[in-house]
This record gives sequence, C-alpha cells and structure tokens, in this order.
Amino acid sequence: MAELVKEITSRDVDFATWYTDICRKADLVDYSSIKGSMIIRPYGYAIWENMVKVLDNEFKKTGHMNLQMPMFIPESLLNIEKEHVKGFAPEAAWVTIGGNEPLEERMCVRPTSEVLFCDHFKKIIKSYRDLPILYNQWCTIVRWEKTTRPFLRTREILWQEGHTMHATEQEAREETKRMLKIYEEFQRNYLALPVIVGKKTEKEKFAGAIETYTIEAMMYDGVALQNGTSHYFGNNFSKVFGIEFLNKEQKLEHPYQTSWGVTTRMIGALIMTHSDDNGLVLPPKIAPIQVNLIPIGKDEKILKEMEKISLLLQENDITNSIDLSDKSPGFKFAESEVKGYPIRLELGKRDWEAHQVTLVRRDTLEKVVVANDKIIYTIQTLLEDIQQNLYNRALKRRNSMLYKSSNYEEFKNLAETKPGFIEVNFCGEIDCEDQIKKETGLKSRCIIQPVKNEKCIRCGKQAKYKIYFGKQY
RNA sequence: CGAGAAGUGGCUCAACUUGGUAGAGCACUUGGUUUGGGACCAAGGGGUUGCAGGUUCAAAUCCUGUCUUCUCGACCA
Repeated sequence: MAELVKEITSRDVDFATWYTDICRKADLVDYSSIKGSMIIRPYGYAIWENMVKVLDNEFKKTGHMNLQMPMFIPESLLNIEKEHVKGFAPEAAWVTIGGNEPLEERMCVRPTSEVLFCDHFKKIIKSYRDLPILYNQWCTIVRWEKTTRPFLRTREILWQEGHTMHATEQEAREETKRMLKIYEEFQRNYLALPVIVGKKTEKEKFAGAIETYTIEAMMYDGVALQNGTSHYFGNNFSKVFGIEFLNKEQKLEHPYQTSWGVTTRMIGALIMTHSDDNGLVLPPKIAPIQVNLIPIGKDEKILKEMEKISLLLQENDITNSIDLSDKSPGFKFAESEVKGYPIRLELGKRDWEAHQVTLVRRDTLEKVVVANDKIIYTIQTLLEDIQQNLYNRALKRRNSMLYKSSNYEEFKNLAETKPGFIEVNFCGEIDCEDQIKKETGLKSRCIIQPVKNEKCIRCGKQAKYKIYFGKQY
C-alpha cells in the first residue's frame, strides 16, 4: 500500500497539491498553453456528460428549451445595464481586431449572456401569449480571473445558463426557486454533496440581480465552494432594454426575468469532497464507469466468464469496463483506485473454481466475495450503499466544521483557527461585510433565516438575519 | 495584479555554483516469461533543456524580457 501513496501527495499534508495531483493522475484534465484554459480529458468530460444528461433532462421536464447565442457582446450592448457592467467589466476579455482591421466597436467575449438574451427577447416578446420564455444554453464563457485552478476557477468556463422571462413577478420568483431546487436535489442525490442552500447578501449577489440564491458546498478542508446560482432580476433588465409585452388588459408591461447556472466546477467539488490519498472517489450515480472488471491471468475460461459478467451488468444498466491490459493485477488495482471506479470486480482462477467473484468498493476498500448468481444483486446494493455512504461521510465532516458565534472576538479567533462555516447574526450592510472581510478574511456564504431582536456580530446594530461566513475558493 | 518558488524526453529528477557535443529511474515500443496489491529478462525509440533576445570561440549553465505552473495575498456571478 505504501507504493500507492507515493504518486499522490497526501490530502492532509498539502491539500492544494493533492487536488491537482488527483485532477491530473485520474486523467481528468491537462493544462493547455493558455493560462486558465484547461483541457478536459475524456474521463473528466465523461463525468460532465453524465451531469449534463441528468440536468438537461430536468430542464426539459420543466419546460425549458436549449438554444445557442453568440459568444461576442458589442460593448454598447454590455453597457446598457449599469450594475451589470460594473460587475463584469473588470474580468471581461475584449476582441479589438478582426482579421487585420481594428474594429469600430470592440466586442467582449461573453462572461455571461444576460444582455444577449435581452437583446433577443426584445425582438420576440410582444404579447402575454409569448410568455413565459424558458431558454437554456450549454456553452463556454470567459472571465479573466487572476488566479486559476483546474475546475475551480478557470478563465474559460464550461457551463449551462438558463434565461427565462415571465409575465408576473410571482411566476419569475417561482422559477428562480424551482431551478435552485433542481440544482440542490441534483447535487445531493447524484453528487452526494451535502449542500447548504440560501440567499446571497447585497454585497455578494449577482451584478444586476434583485436576489441571488446559491448552492454552497463545503470542501474537505472546510473552504466553501459556490456550486451554482439562481437569480431573480425583477424587470431591471427588461426596463433598460425596453422589453415590453401587451397584457390581457391591453396594457404594456415589462416582463420579469431569471437566470441560473452551474459549471464544471461541480467536478472540482466532487474531488474535494469525496476523494482520498489513493485517488479519485466518485459517487456511483455520476461515475462514467461503475464497475471495473479485472481478470487475473490470461486463462481463456476466465476471460470468457468476464465477458459474460460484463454483458450481464450492461443488461442491468450498470456501466462497466474490462481491463485487458497486460499489467500486473497489483497495478490494475491501484489504477482502479486512482480512477475512482466505485466497484472493482476481480476474477482469478481461485474465484473461477469456486464460482464466485471478489468485489472491492472504492469508498471503504472493503472486499467481499460473492457467488456468481448473486453478482447483480450485490453490485446494485453496493452501488446504492456507496452513494449513501459518501453523502453521509461528507455530511458528517461538514457538520463537524459548522460553528456558531455571537461575539466578534470569538468570531475572529474561529476564523483564524477553525476552517469551516460560522453562523452569526448580521446586519446585512455592505460596509459592515467589507469590514468583516478585511478583519477576518471571511465572506458571507448565504443567509439562513431572518431574525428579530438580535444584534449584528460586528457593528452591534439591529441584525437582519442569521448567516454563514466562511473562506471560499 | 503584488510577493515568493519552479520550468531539462510523457512523469520525477541529475548536470547549472565553476560555460566545453544532455544523463538516470519510471513510462513507451518489440520479443519472451509472468499475473490474487504498482512483475522480470533482453533489445529499442524519444529531448535544438518553456519561448525570444543578448554576452561568448562555445550557453541547459551567465544576463534581459516573456509565457506557463505552484504557494501566499489582492481580485473573483
């Protein structure tokens, strides 16, 4: 076992290096020659494809349609909504030359597509009969981040962005929460992430939004990862873009808007939540290959039996692959762990003669020997158990890093010494939040609930709500 | 973007201080023997030393710039 560990830096020794080791050694990504633009390799992309499959299906079930928008935004278009520009201008990338000619007007590579959608919505919305409009696009966007890390913070981001328009405020608010719920359930049920869901503060909300809801995950090291957002815009954008529709009373109205998105950052969250010093650990529901079959020896009988088992698994919708390379069994076992296949199935002469196989689960590395006629049932049970165990394990760890504080000195001390989230009462003022950031390095994660008759942890004024603070990636 | 560190076959590194035709292990290819926790033997392929300039008879080595990666900070829907 000591041999295995040598290639991957220990998670408890150097978390950052451990993370990049997993990303590269599990063949998820490679660096490109452009800062912040990573190559998502087939195995990493297969994880993303599984995410897309599930989410896209959920979006369609709730009435959304996919489309593709342009990737360039003329500067004048971006400038229409003031708060929005202010938020995104610092990280915009610009195209200024086309061919050999300088452009009359420079174009920004979309950092998000609100304004492009608005420009289009203006043309296609005339009547209440045109609403709601429920669109989504899968695409890449560009944000000129200064510090980059694979999956967590890249300059080119692969994601999904939903954009919708509604006739009433209530309908738009419901949409914002509906999509948030889809994200939340997906992350809990498929990614086994015990996420915390809530509203962002004034300081942290999306540029131009009225309300931003967020999915906050806590990584193994106690640092927060914002893993999805859903925004309610009211009619802020539709007013400035002049989007209007005629309602049933024959009066012109501005429609109400939402947008929501998740990115490949979710893959980073999977790694930093479940994986260990032996390599990647993937929840069975999102793993590209659920069972890795390893034949021991080249005996024809064994290989034939493997083929049979593989087919049987396939018939039962269990994804699998057979490792037919001529590596030694030990190498294959180690490789299987680095790649994070939820279950590996070993079949050697010994097993063959006893009409059995050996199963090893990735999350606990426990071995079980199963009779041939119980393989499917056992694997199905194991896959469910692994899925549940990963969630429980992550939940337990997250809960062990949740703190409460009602005293600012204690809060500052916690911020310095205990990684995790700290629950406090907070006034909600932007200035006060800026000060907290300056004094502790923590940012607000999300609002838990409103409070009355409580004082703000820092300024002592009337607190508006209970809120989590934490460090973030 | 600021401070620091590092870039040499796919990977980990040596040679750099003191300039003189680039080397090892792993990986890879071929053949053979193996196979229940990173197998062994033999033969073989692969690098104008991140890139661009400069100094020099001569640069992986010295100087300048630049790009990329990592750490910390600032920034970050």
